[in-house]
Amino acid sequence: MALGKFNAAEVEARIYADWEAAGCFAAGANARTDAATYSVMIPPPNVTGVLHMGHAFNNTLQDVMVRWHRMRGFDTLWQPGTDHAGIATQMVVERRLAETQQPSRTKLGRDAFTQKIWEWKAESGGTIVSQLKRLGASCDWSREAFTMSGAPGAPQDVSSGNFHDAVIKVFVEMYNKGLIYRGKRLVNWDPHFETAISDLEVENIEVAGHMWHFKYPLAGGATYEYVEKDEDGIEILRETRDYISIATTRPETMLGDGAVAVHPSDERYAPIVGKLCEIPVGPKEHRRLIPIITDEYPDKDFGSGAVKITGAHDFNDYQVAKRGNIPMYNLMDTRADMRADGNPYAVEAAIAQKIANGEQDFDEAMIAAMNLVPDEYRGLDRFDARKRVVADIIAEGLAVMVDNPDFDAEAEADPDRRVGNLPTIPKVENKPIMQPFGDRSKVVIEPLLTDQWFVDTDKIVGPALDAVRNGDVKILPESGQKVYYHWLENIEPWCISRQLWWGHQIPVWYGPSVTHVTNDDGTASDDWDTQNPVHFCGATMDEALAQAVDYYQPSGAFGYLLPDEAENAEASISIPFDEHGQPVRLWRDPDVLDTWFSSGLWPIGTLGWPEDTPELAKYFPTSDLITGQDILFFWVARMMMMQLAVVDQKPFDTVYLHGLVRDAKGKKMSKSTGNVVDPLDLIDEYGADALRFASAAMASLGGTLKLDTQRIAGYRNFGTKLWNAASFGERNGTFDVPHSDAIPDATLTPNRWIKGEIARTREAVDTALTDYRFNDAASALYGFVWGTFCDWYIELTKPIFDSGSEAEIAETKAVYAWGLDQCLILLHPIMPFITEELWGQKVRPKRLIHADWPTYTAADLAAPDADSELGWVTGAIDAVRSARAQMHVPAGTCICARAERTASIAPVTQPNSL
RNA sequence: GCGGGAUUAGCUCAGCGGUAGAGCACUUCGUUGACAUCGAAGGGGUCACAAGUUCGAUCCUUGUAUCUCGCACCA
Repeated sequence: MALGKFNAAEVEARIYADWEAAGCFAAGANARTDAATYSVMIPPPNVTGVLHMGHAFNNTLQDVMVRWHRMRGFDTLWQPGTDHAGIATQMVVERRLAETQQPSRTKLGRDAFTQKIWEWKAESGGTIVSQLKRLGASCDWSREAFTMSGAPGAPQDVSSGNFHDAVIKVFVEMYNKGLIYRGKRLVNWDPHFETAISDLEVENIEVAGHMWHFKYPLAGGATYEYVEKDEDGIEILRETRDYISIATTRPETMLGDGAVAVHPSDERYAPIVGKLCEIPVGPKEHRRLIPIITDEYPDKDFGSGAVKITGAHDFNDYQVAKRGNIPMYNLMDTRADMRADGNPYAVEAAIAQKIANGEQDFDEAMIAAMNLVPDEYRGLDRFDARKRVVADIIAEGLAVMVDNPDFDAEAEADPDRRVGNLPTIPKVENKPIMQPFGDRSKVVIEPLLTDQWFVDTDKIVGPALDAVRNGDVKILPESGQKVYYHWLENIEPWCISRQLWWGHQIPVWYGPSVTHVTNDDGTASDDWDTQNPVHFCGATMDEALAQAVDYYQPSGAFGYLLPDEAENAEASISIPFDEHGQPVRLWRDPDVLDTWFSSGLWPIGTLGWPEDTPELAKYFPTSDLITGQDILFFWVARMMMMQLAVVDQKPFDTVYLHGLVRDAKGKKMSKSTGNVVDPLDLIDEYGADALRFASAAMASLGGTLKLDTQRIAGYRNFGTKLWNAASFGERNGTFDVPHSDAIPDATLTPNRWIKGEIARTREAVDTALTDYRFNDAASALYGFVWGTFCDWYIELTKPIFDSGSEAEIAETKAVYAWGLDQCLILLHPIMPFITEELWGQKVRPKRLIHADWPTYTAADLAAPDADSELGWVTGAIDAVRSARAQMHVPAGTCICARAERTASIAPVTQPNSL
């Protein structure tokens, strides 16, 4: 059968199915005996995901490396799988419930909702996997993993493995080692998803904002001399004030102020430090007085130099408040609306005032329960509350006033021109401010004081830094190392608890704490406290129960356990009796773990840890990690920390980081800009090989990735060129002889020359891929196949096929067939489909995966009498000339114009004629 | 503010201590012989700027400018 046109769509589907059916991608396929191992972990795409250009690029690079190693006989594993992606997936499924008029998440309840997610996953969770297959990804799909496999409620057949147990085991181990703790901290709170998120999930974006200047009146109408001096110490302003001026961008948080802070060296406010001032919001009769304190934090030169301290709603203030033991009043609920719970404002304010006066002790729990939002603001959206507060303060005349630049006294005096301007207006500065947004929800993040679980990153960061510093783990390009160091050296505790339902539920059960107290009369009793519960952390309910028994037994006459008759028997335990003679009830932490906590265990988790599996022994630590630099902190650094903390081994040898794929002009692809390129469209139009070749060609170390479809079209053409080269060979009968792996002998100069060129190309490709220089490999191949093999060698063989001797033709056929075969082998990692197709159609009767990567060198193949490329080229031209002589072609005619020009033999008089 | 990166042909980008490279675009010519998704020929660059190191700098050093990306951030 003659070669027809190359139909990418048809070929790709057929060949991929053949590969899978033949088990070409299974771990260890094509491995030599005693082969070294090569393993790669796919960066698990979100199970909700669809393939975008970043995936296409990233997975192409992985596939190139994996195929290259597999062909070289390595025992190769490319481990695929998907990530459960807590927030993203919960968001998608919630949206879908709404679209299909199904009950909402909250109506369904936790169990039913997670069941919906499992159903959704079974239905459409495989989308991205099938898309990766279209790209040609040679993952071992039989090992496909999922970061929620094995979780309660998971269908048995969903995915192989039990990732859940691994995640839970790690949590328990880290908890037991003191690497994980729970605490009340100010965290980034996403009011849309109503969950805490980590620092990394917050995007700070500059938006237009305002800074309002308000007066906090001094208590009891006290006054002081306010003196402003310039740089030279010369007095520029002196006035008697009965207030302190405060600037804020967030007036709604004034309600939770605990103090006003000034810098200790700020002379302007020295007279009033230690005095009280009044928060100018809320009902007059219950306005709170707060102290004026000193702290290093305020900047004398910014604003008025005085800062209101709202510990529960600002990260800087939080630190000040902790230093100064200032109470932190939480003003908002989980949706960032002004709180509507608790006692009426009058009651709460009175208590707060006692605290401010030092007349009442306070603790965190008590403060957290207090609601200091005035009644009329309760339940308001935070931004509505801001408007109300501002309006109320201004109406009361407690805003700082400044000259109105628009005020025109004459005009105001003239009844016809009067516009009602006032000579002074409230001081409001328009000012760009950095505002935190949730990376998924896109709503403004609120610092919120809540109880959360944290990884004590300080304790596990050391080995992760050392491994890179001492070269155990290499990060490419090198600039990635510096970024890695910079982040890890300044690492903050990692908040890992999420108030979501889709995820690994934290394996901690709480129970009331019990303390023995000796009463005044000498009797002993137990003090039960559910506000400050004890933790029982265990991989299973039974483990937690055992701990609970140990804890509670010594504290009383608790001899045995009783099964709880409550509905939720799983999460409760009965121990007779507490102080009221009631069973002791445990309750499980409802929160789940940050998705990145589980994906941080991807390397060991997918290989079967904590079981001591053969795969773990063989493929871990993995070889290369190829991923986007945007998840260096999210994922790479955390894998480093966690693998080292859990199994005391590095997760991989080398990290290859690449940038974001941008459009042809270098702009970020985004839906709103409308410049998103769908890789599947590109595959449809140009074929997967063209997209892959373009990806490889773009992938210079540290280079920018601008995707130009013109370029992809060019590589599609390259495929056509290759196809036509095969077609030329076919027409000349080069594939008539059964395929042989043996390197054919050559006596004719062009044949001897091309063998050397092929060997040089093989060396170039190997060198390039060894150094992760995909673009070098691509350009070496492009240049060789098009510029050398097609432009020169084919031209050189024409006269031989036309008029050479039988022996010459036979030799040339053999060399040509072998040469094309070598082209296909070298191209295969980048262009697997077209090479495989040519292989199956004509060149060699086996799956290419069984074609071993060549190891010859130029020295092996180049003839001993020609040690330089120029020598070979010159010889080749001689061959052309002698062939021409045999054909009696008139002098001056050119068969290979370029060859003649290079050797400066003769001017081209009739280009391309024969 | 801290930290990366960039600046080379019209465009997009490689590269390198010793004659400046590719693709695309452009110009001219060429289609019955693998290929028009093609072939042949060709034009086009003070390698951002300045100083330094060197026999020699686009490359190394320092500085400047412009651009860009992370991280943080002043109420």
